Order: sequence, then structure tokens, then C-alpha cells
Amino acid sequence: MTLILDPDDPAGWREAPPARSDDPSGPGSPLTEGLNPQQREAVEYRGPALLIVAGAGSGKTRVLTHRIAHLIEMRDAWPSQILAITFTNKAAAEMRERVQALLGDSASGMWISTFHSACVRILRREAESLGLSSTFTIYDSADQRTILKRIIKGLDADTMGFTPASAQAKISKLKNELADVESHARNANMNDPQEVMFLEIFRQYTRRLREASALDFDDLIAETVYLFRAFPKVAALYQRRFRHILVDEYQDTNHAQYSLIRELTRPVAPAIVSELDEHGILVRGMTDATGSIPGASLTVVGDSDQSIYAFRGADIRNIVEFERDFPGAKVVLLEQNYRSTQNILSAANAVISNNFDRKDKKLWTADGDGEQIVGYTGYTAHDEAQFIADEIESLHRSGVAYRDIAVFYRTNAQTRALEEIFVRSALPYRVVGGTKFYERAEIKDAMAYLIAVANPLDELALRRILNTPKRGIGPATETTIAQFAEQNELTFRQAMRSAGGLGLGPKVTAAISALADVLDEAAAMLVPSQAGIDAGTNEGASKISEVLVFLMERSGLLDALRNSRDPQDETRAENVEELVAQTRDFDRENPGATLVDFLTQVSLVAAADELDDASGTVSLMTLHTAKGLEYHAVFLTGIEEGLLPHQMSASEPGGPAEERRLFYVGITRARKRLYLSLAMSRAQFGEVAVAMPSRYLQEIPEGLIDWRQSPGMATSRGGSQPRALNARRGFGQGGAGGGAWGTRDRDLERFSVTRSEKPKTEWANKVTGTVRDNGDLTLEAGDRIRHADFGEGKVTQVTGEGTKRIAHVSFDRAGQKKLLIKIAPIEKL
DNA sequence: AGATGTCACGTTTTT
DNA sequence: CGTGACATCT
Repeated sequence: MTLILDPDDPAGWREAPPARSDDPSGPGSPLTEGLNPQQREAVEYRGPALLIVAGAGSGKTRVLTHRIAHLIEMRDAWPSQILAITFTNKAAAEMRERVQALLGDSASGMWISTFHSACVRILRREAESLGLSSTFTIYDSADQRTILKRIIKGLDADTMGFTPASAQAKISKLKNELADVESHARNANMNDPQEVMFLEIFRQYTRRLREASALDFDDLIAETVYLFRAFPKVAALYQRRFRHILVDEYQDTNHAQYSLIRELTRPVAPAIVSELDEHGILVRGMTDATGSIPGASLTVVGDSDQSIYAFRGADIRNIVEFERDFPGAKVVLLEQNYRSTQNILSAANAVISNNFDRKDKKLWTADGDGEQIVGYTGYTAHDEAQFIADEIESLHRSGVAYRDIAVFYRTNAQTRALEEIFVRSALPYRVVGGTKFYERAEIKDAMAYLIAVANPLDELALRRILNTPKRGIGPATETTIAQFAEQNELTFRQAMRSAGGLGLGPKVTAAISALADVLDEAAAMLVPSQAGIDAGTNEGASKISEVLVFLMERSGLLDALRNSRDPQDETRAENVEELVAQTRDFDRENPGATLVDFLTQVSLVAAADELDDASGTVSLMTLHTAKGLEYHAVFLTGIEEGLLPHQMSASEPGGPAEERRLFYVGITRARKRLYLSLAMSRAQFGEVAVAMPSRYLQEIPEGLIDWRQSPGMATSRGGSQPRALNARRGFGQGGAGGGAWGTRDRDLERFSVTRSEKPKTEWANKVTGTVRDNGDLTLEAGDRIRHADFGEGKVTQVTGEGTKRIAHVSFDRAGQKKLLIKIAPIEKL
């Protein structure tokens, strides 16, 4: 008979259920069946530290889930002793699902969550130790910016060049390095007024969050580390509980997250063990010969070639130096790819091999070459989008479901052209991320009501709703309340309650009191019944949806939107209704959950989380969001210099290499079909620009790509027959005054001088090495030209300078068009 | 206090 | 282009 400690079992000790008669790791076992030798080793290895270097598509999720199941089935762990950390909630949900499929109910009790969710869970539980309210608010970056804006204004720091964004970035960076105001002050150069000022901003920011009992995203991790370091006993509870810690996407961990893992895997010292023992916490049987509880076993999975979050502080060294960090660590390499065709993998290998200082690693598949990669160069972003829409339709006709198709891009702004064309083509699509819904002003307003109720200390939320809807409480009144609060050492909320003492007019006073009353009443609705309090449950509390409805109606927000004469407010009211519907869903799916649970979930949902696999739509998302996903067909768009690599990355150390990894990540998402596309001109804020093909395209062996229309083809004027791009589908026709560049100037894009000056010799690959270039073709009003699609026409006007010169042309048959002279398929007659 | 209009500005990726 | 900050009017 074996006894195993089950921390979740009240009795602690439990007789281990008899081992399965069929050896779970034996032949024919579902847990190791069909695994290759490396995968199998990764599932079965037992030891303090294991690094699984998992190339893209090498089945790492399968290995992780099977490893977890194997630990349970082999009686090496109880479910409650497992902590699995993933990158997104979506990945966590998928992992939980798959573990459940392997284990059934015994999967419950495991912690499978993101870093942030796990930390919130710990912090809410231990909030008291840190002097926080357990209902602390989680501030998103917009909240941070609002606060920083106020601070910078108050300090006149904008005159020194501080912006909310710059201060936010700096603070975030520091927090990811686990620096706080004091530690940073010690290192700061006090003779530099810039640094002194920043320190003051940082100090005030920290204080404001404290006073509001709020944490920002970075705090969630950092504060948990502080908690563990400052309270070894608290840390010991978690160190003792989690015996097996598994971390996915380890290459994307930053210093704070790395430190968190280190703290969690630390052994519990004998002195603390006995202290725990005295408090009746079960530790017997867990200690080793020295009387300590040994550190948890750590499994990390990652691929340094897929590290794309350096901008967020991710430190590739965490994975590269894992073996040094955890001496005796076992390393398992997974190189066989089960996702993509060899053509796709060859392209990926070729691209990534241009990153130096990496361990050479080559993905391979036993499944054959597959189709060629398809390349396409559009004249404009709209043209590119049209090609994508057409190809998607053709894929769909050939039997590929919309949901198996994804379109990736580098920046969110690129969705615009895609969406316009997709709508026009009646393609069912969905933009993943951009998490627009919760960013809408009216939703943030409604959420602020809920936050104000959940966390009365949150001044930011209170100020937001103070005059929303309009109740005649202006900035002057707001300041009066804030000053009154400060002078009398009250919170903002308390000051609102005693509005009568502010010496304001009767109307304003009544408005403030009314709002305070509404919030108090809503708060009362959330108090559980005595029975609930006794049982430590939420029993008897009103549902979140009820509280929200109460707040929306009593505050007048909903009525204000409904009765407004602004036609957009109708949609806003519907959005608020939609939020109510979402809280109803939440109430239904999470019985017994509190308002704080709901607010937490909303704060932590990531772009990829909302992905609904059942939806029959094409998915549009950024390359970052795409990580960890896979699709039958993938369209990688905007493969241009300035976009991928993004021009912002040029100035950052390691920037171009990271952008290359991003490209690599995109390529390796594709199972069977990969499309690479770009546009010769691209619009960002109405400016005109010629785009060059991305340097990364050069790195793909020529034979792998079937260029339907290559950048080079466009140079051989007259020879090639470009698709009748915008001439179709009514593009640019009708009275809209559209043109080859779409109906708006924004189709004309910025031209990057730095790029154009690059010597052409750098472009080894002839196909993509040349772009259409009309050279110094000069046109002036009155000239007649011929266009590949639109036929002959007369130039009416020329605007713009240099490469951005635009010819306004009146075509004989196609009407008015605007053309970028440098690259348009035209010739002077 | 609030509504309306004008101008300047920024613009990567995300938990 | 879209947003946000500021000024001016009601």
C-alpha cells in the first residue's frame, strides 16, 4: 500500500489508488502511443529539471499534456500538485481540455493558467500581507496612461519631454526587471534632472496605484515575487503545494517571470517546514534527509527561434542558459514536425538560419513536399487584399473551411484594407484581437461602474463615472471633491458621500449624493447572505448581471444613450446591452463567481482567447497573436521593408533578428498552404509611399515560391499581364472618384528613404530583388499616358514630391484616377 | 457646464 | 486617417 499526500484532501493522506493494470507507459498505452522517441522521453523523464526544445509544430502541446497525464497516472503527482503555465488563456484552456480528455475528472484541481491569472489568484488570496484589498483593480495600459497623463501634467514634466507613453514604457521595463522606486532611486543619477523627474513620476504613479488599491499588468508578476521573497512562509505554502511546474513558451519569459519560477521551485527550509508543521499544515512525508521539502520539479518548453516578445522584456537567455541555471537539467530536442509540408519547413529553415548566434536546428517532416508557396505582389494594399479574398474563395470552393484559413499581418492598422475588401467580397471573417469591445468608451464606462462598486478605493473608476452620463459635475467640482478628500483624509468615495459639506450648489450636491447612493446600494446587493458568509461562499449575493442592470438604469447611463440624438449612441446602447448579455453568460457559466472574478477575467482576456474554433469564419490577426496556432492555409501579408521588419525595429538592438523570428513564426503556422503577399505601395495615414519587398523574402530559396505576380514582373512593362486588379468588382468606379490606388489617398503610402538607398546588390534573389520603378519618369498636366488596366488617359494634375509624386489622370474610359508615378503600370505616350 | 469646431499629433507587436 | 487637446460659443 502506498500513501501519497494530497494537499487538497482535508485528511491529507490518502491511499494511492491501485496502479492501472495496464502500464500507462507500456506499449499500446494511449499516453505514449504514437510518440516518437524524443517525445516519449520528454513524457517519461523524471528529475528536477527538464528542458524540452520544441521546434514549431513538433507536438509540444501533445508532449506537455501527455506528460501531465503521465505524472498523474503513474502516481507521481496528485492533480493539485501540478502547476502548468501557458502564455495565453486560450492555450491554457486548450491544455486543460486535452488533459481532461486524457484523464477525465481527475484533471480538476490542477492549476493550468497564464502567469498573470495564476498571480492574480495568489495575490487575491494573499492580498492582506501586501496591504492590498483583495478586490484590487487591475489597470490596463489605457488606465496607466490616464494616470501618467495627470501626473505629468501636474509636474509639468511634458516640458522635459516626458509623455505618458514614454513614462509607461520605462516603468514597465523597470518592473519587468523587478525594480521599484527605491531600488531605481539608488541607481539613478541625481544630477540628471531628467532622471530626477522620472523618479518623481514613478513615485507618484506608484503611490496613486497603492491608494487606489490597484495593480498594473507588470505588478501582477512583480508583486507576487515580492510577496514570496518578503513572506517565506507564504511562499512555502505554494512551494509545498506545487510539486511539478510546467512552463510553456519559456523563451518568452521576462526576468520577473523567471524569478517567479525560481521562487516557486525553491526548496522549503527546515525551519519553515517545522513552522508549517506547527500550524497544522501537512508537511510530513514530504521532507528529505535534511528536513527540507525539495524544490518542485520544473519542466520548461520553448524554442528560442520563436522568441518574439523582447519588447516586453522577454529574455532569451532564460532558455539558452537553462542548463547552467538548473545544473543536471535534462534536455530533449524535438525537431520532427507534424504540422507543415516540407516546402513550408524549408522556407522556414532557410529564413531562420540567417539569424546568427542560434543553435542550428532544422525542422523536417516525413510527409512530403506539398504545394509550392504562393507569392503575390499587389500594387496597393487593396489589390493585395483582393488577391487574398479571391484565393480564399478559391480555397473554399475546393473544400477548405473558412475556419481553417487565417490571414496574418504585422500591425493592426493593416486590417483596414483587408476588412474593406472582405466585406465587399462577402467573406465571413473575424478580426482576432484588437479586443475592441472592451475598449469602447461606453463599455469602459459601464465597467468603471462595476469597478467602483467592487473596489471603492479606485479613484480612477470613480472619476470616470462622476460625470458619465452628464449630471452637471464638471472639472471644477471634481477638483473640489478631490481637495476635500485630501484635506479631511477621506477617500474620494467618502468625500462623495459627504457631498453636503462641500459647499456646492444644491443641484450639483444632489447629483453627487445620488451617484454615491447608487454605488452604495449596488455594493449592498453584492453582500452574501449570512449563510453564505458563514460558508465562505457567495450565496445570497445578487448576480453580476443584476447589479450591472441596476447600475445602468439607476445611473441613467442607458437612458442617456437611448434618448440621445447622436445616432451613434444607439449603437452604444446596444453595446451596453451586449455587455449585460455577457455578464448573464458569465453568471450562468460560473455559478457562485463574484463580481471581482468577472472583472479579473475581463482584464486578463487576451486576443487569442476569444478565438472561437466553431465559428465558420476566416481569422485575421497579428503575427504575435498567431503564435501557438495553426491553420490549413495561411496568408502572410505586408511582407515589406518597413512593415516586416517594422521600421521601428531598426533602431532596436536585435530588432531585425526578432522580426525575422516573427516571420518564421508566421510561416510555421501553415499546415498545407502558405501565401506570401505584399504591396508595392502602402497607406499609413494618408501619406504616399513606395514599399520595397522585405529582405526576408530574399532568404527563401527561389524554387519554393510560385510568384503569381512578383515584384520583378512589374518592371517588365508590356511583357507581363498584371491582373485586372482594381478594374474589377466596381473598384474605383462609380462616382466615388476612386482610382488605381483605391478610393482614398490613404492607399498611397509613405516611402522610406533609408530603404530605397540600399544598394540593390544586396538583393541576391533576382525575382524579388527588383521592384517596378519608372525611374525619373516625369509627367505634367496635359501629358497622355497608357495604363496597363485603365487604357489611355490625360494627366490633369501632378502633386507630391520625389517618389511620392501622384498623377491625377482622366482616363478615356475608366474615369478619374490617382496614380503613384514611380510604380504605376503606366507609360508616357 | 456643455456642445461644437479646429488643429496638431502620433502611429509595433501584448499579458 | 483617427484621436485627443484646446478654444470658443451657447
